[in-house]
Amino acid sequence: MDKLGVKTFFFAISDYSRFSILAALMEKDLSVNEIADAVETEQSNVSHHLACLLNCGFVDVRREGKMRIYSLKDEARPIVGSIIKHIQKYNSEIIACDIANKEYISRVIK
Amino acid sequence: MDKLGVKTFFFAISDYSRFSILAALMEKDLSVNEIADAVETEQSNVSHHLACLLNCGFVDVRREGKMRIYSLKDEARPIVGSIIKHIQKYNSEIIACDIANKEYISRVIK
DNA sequence: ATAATATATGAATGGCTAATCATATTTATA
DNA sequence: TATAAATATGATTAGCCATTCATATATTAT
Repeated sequence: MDKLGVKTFFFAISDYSRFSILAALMEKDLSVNEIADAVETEQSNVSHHLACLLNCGFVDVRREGKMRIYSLKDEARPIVGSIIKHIQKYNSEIIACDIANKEYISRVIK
Repeated sequence: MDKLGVKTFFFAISDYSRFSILAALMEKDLSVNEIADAVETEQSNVSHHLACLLNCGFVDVRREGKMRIYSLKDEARPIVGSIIKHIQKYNSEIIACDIANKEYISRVIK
């Protein structure tokens, strides 16, 4: 397994904001501000994330008037789809992980 | 989409060491020290990761003599498998992301 | 050409957490 | 039961990076 590939893949997709952007783009193409609304964060932050997702080959851009419209790449669709499907299916099991939610935190925070 | 579910899922699976552990367990069940060898990190670190993966429902344990043998849960198999498959297939595109590899770093580090 | 809208970029910071070191616990064997 | 082997747990630290604020650039309309 290629370490750089694995790390880069997860770097790009595993941030909640970035994954939410991809999930939002599963539905339809969106402008930056539409994404900011959908994901409930600042425009500036969305732009930073989009630059990453663009570089990582997850999305495409086109211009429409004064807006830049982002779309999910076809190759990214199955990944995002399958992950969403899995999380929906195993949500309760996943949530039951108290390390990610409490233990680790409390171990660190004390 | 459930925010906690998404975050927890990625928290658990997106760390390189933890994902490597899951990948190693795709092949065969392993003891803690065998995992440490396979993943090339310290035993203590592996134990920390295993505690997380166990809590998150990715792996099971059983005792054999003085060793604890970890195995990949059946439900986790398709996820790990599909992600490995994807990374192998799109490795070059993913690696081409210069944000994850250089730009972001240089932006931050200056 | 100027103003307004949309988006991108730069710099700084604080929180999160993987790795490490040290130590405790558990099990097996002599 | 004392020792060794295997694993787990605790505490600390240093680095990564998402977010924020401030500002720059680009496009359209007046």
